[in-house]
Amino acid sequence: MPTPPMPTDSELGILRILWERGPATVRQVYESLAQERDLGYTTVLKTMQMMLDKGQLARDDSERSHVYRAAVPEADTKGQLVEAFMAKAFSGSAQQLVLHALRGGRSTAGELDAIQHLLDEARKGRS
Amino acid sequence: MPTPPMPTDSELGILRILWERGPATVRQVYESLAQERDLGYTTVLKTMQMMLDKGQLARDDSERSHVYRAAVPEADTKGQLVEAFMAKAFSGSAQQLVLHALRGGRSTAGELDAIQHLLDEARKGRS
DNA sequence: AAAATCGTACGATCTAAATCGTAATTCCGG
DNA sequence: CCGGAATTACGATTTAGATCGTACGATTTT
Repeated sequence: MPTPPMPTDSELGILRILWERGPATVRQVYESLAQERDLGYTTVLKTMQMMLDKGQLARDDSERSHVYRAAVPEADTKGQLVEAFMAKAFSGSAQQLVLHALRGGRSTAGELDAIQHLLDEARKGRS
Repeated sequence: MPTPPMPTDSELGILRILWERGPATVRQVYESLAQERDLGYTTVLKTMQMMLDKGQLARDDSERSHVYRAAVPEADTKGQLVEAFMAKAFSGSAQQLVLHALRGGRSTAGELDAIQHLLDEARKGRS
């Protein structure tokens, strides 16, 4: 199977749930999503089935309620997403992206420290 | 006029050009975009006209070739875009976003320094 | 065992986005 | 001044994404 396509927005909503809580049934994903926005059970089911076809999800159907999980490593997908978004909105500049991410001002002190750590790591990686 | 809607992907392509080179005619935008991907002149024209209607662009039509510019401050739009993307893909975590932006490994040393500076600024802003 | 519930499968529809074709208009070179 | 080139305006089409309804089998409940 070749690399699955980039997730669309509603596919991303499903992946986000699966990333957060690990493998889950359609109903579990549905109940998480339904708290955020208004949508039907079969909508989620159908979307997850399509994602299975496309190779974005894998599932265990040994039980009656099939259990789905992301078929691609979370970091890979997130990396691809950032890459594409950075290109689209910031002409590919990581610096610009970070600038506007921090400008939001919603970061806590702890989060800033964590980012500092990431930055140090990135520096090490380069030298 | 209320706040214009978030730009779609192809609208964003047009904004990116206008952000980079300032106010421009349809032809100028078209020629920039056509280098990246294959699309028709009237496609760009139509899109820019719709963006005008929506209040995303403004134009000077005192000359025959109308000159368009972004009607919303670049930083505002970029901030909104990051906010939305961060929510969609990273459950709103700036830290996660930066993590994956740096993981790409395409950042130069100078860029990392610039990001360091941004981080210092963000710290100041908080204290 | 009948009824109600739960799950999957899948076709159908609705909408927004993206794209282009054509007509009408204006400008310019010869 | 006339014919071609450039530009705007706008309707129409195509496609992808998102959503739901219905059918139907499996399981559970009473």
